[in-house]
Amino acid sequence: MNIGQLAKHSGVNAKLIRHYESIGLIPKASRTDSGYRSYSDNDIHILKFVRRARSLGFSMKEIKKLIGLWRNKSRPSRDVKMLASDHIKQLEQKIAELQAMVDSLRHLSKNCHGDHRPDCPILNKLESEEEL
Amino acid sequence: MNIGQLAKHSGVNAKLIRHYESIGLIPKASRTDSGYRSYSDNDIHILKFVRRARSLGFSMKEIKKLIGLWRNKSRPSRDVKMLASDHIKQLEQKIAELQAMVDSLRHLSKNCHGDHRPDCPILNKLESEEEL
DNA sequence: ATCGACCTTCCAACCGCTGGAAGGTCAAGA
DNA sequence: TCTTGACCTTCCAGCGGTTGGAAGGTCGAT
Repeated sequence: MNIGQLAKHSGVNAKLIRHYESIGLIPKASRTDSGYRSYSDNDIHILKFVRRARSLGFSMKEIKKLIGLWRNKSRPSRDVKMLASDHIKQLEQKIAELQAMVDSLRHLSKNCHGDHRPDCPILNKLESEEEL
Repeated sequence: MNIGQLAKHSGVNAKLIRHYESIGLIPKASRTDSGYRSYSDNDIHILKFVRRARSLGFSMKEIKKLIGLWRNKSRPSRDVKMLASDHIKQLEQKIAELQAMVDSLRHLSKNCHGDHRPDCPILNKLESEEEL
């Protein structure tokens, strides 16, 4: 299977597959005589795994670890669970930061008339000496 | 005032101030005979504005617009409010994405024993043919 | 004169892609 | 057989928003 076929079947862009190979996320593909990358059905499996892990927000570094755990059939499930719960913490941290921004902005926005008049508490606050 | 002083007073790194200048976010500083950048108190004001806007998650592009609105004393507050509410929408969109990841992961994690045994629903799910 | 703290520019890396350019390969149709 | 067009290859650059370092100039105090 060529890289285009793999892309279709895995749902991962051909360009991205090459990129994943270049950063060592997936093993180097074997080549045909003319230099084309050659893949098997198992590679579809691996790329789908990567795609799902990405869609859960795991970083490349974390996915490398996940693939390692996946390949090691005798890993303790504890290792996977800890990786996952670390990741959940990171996500929740990020959510909290974004939520704080939303809350501040909503507060500022609420008091802004939003009409033709120039007075605007949002800019006033950004301009003020107080911290947010 | 040199760039280091400005950095101290504004809370924005000297390196970052140069960067902001290079991308046109802030105006080019005047120079001393020896080529050092020279600033006034007003520049502290501008950089604090930028810092506060960044802390609310506005992008560089949005901040450029905000500075434009800020400088134009007769802008309608509507323009500012719309920029802010667009931004709030983007933030909430992002929060929803992250929250969906957390929810999925919590669900998977809940069923994972997290002990010495290798069986792990998290990896099973990433490996499976179903979508998340 | 020398030292250290400042300043300058330029170049590179982080992350996770995405795009383009320039060129080689392959299979199908005229 | 020749040409077309769809594929493949590598390399290089850019997005956003910093951060770091190297190599060199300048300033003020000792």
